[in-house]
Amino acid sequence: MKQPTICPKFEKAISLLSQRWTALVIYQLLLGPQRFNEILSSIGISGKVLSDRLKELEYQGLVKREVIPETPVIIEYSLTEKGQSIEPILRTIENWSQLWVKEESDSTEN
Amino acid sequence: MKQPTICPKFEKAISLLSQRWTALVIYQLLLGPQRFNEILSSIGISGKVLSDRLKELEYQGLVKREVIPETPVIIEYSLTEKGQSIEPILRTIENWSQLWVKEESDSTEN
DNA sequence: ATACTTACTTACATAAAGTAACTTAATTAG
DNA sequence: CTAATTAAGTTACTTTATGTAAGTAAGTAT
Repeated sequence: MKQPTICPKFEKAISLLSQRWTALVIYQLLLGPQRFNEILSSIGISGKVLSDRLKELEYQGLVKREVIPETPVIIEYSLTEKGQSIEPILRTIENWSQLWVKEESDSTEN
Repeated sequence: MKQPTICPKFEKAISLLSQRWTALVIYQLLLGPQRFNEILSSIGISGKVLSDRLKELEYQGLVKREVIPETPVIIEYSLTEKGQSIEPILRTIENWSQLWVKEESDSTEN
């Protein structure tokens, strides 16, 4: 019964990053500020969930939502400093994936 | 319409790691080989999902399930080399969490 | 006036996760 | 010997998360 107990900060980080789509949304925003529909069509997420994720990420301070008063108005999402700070994590995953992930063969062989 | 298209290996890695509990199970196994109930009680996962995750991780080649024929039999889960190779990812997250995650205050203040 | 675009929201359907009880085999307690 | 306990799961059922598709409001284009 002497579990070392997992660090709550680490757990919080994990639960954020292991929500479906969160990492990909951030990854996409690393390419630069983007609008709702751009993110939507760049990854396979649904509008409903993207909307949820962006709100959550904004709430967590990783993403900034900016209303640009051109006509018509443009709504732009971008990473905050905290959001940018996720980059090394994603690069490490990217790296790992190149070394260890086999590409799915989508031929009919089974 | 010229989405650069996300690398399928990276996407596969993300979809593996962003499954709930997967990262924590691996993190726990970094401490050494463990039995089902040890993992179960070290993180807040349910038996059903742990069972699913271990099967998936075994299938993906990250975890090895070993039946040790003592009496009574012991079933031990451990990381393969591929499983171990996830460590840098988790360390990067750990690091990030120390720098950027605020501990939840669980006092009654709101 | 009609149709289209952007940035969403809503209602409903399906999939994933949580809960708790149950199983099987073996072990120990009384 | 019988009852209770442990390990490693599984099963049935509930709740939560995600997906799908249609709808909305404001503005633009034709």
